[in-house]
Amino acid sequence: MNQSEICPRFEKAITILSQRWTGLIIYQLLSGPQRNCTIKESIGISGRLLSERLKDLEEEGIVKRHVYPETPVRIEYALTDKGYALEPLMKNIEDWSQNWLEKE
Amino acid sequence: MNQSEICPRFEKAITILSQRWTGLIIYQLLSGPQRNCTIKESIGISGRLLSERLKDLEEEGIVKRHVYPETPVRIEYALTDKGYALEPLMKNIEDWSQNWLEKE
DNA sequence: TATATTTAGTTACATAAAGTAACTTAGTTA
DNA sequence: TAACTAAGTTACTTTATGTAACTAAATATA
Repeated sequence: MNQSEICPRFEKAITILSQRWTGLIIYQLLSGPQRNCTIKESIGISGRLLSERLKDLEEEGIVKRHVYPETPVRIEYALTDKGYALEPLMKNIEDWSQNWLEKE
Repeated sequence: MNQSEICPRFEKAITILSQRWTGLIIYQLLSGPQRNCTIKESIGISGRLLSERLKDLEEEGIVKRHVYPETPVRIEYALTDKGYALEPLMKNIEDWSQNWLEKE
């Protein structure tokens, strides 16, 4: 086990991004702040995992949780600057998929 | 379950790329064709999963397996054009990680 | 000839992560 | 009071990953 010459920051980025659902959650939030239930419906993730991922992403500083004490209370998740900085990356994946993946 | 308005090609790309290890394997192969054992040592993946991932990536047309009938036989894995087309994305991840992740 | 080596890959089993569904909490409406 | 909704959590099943031992083929060594 020679163990990677690979840059630890790159490795960490890959670890975050290659966790199931995080990519889709971030992609979804690129279109603006959204509630738990909206994200859930749009990407088809379970409530359990969505809560887990949002908590992780919040800890990484990629997502921010906002509580609006209305009635009923509204909780929204939004990308931070760090999160929005992933937009070009998402655009890249989009482009690659258009160019190299089959229509169906 | 409203189930995604998300483009199926984008979703497929995310599925491929967010599988554990695939990002690191592709990144590693960007520096040129490599043997199974080289990849294994450089990213610290187990033999079982590396074989599985390389087989999947070959099926996706991202990686090509080359057998050189020397003595002993040499087997190398290389990115296809489709695979090399992921280079900008990897560069993007690298940039993001440099800009937004802590040094340690 | 028998033994050990190397590389690629597989098999078998233990552990960790993800999927599913029911439940809790808090506040709202019928 | 009863039913509803949104955000989370808990308990349990299924799938993916990690680990280590094993096979196969060809080579080198004793």
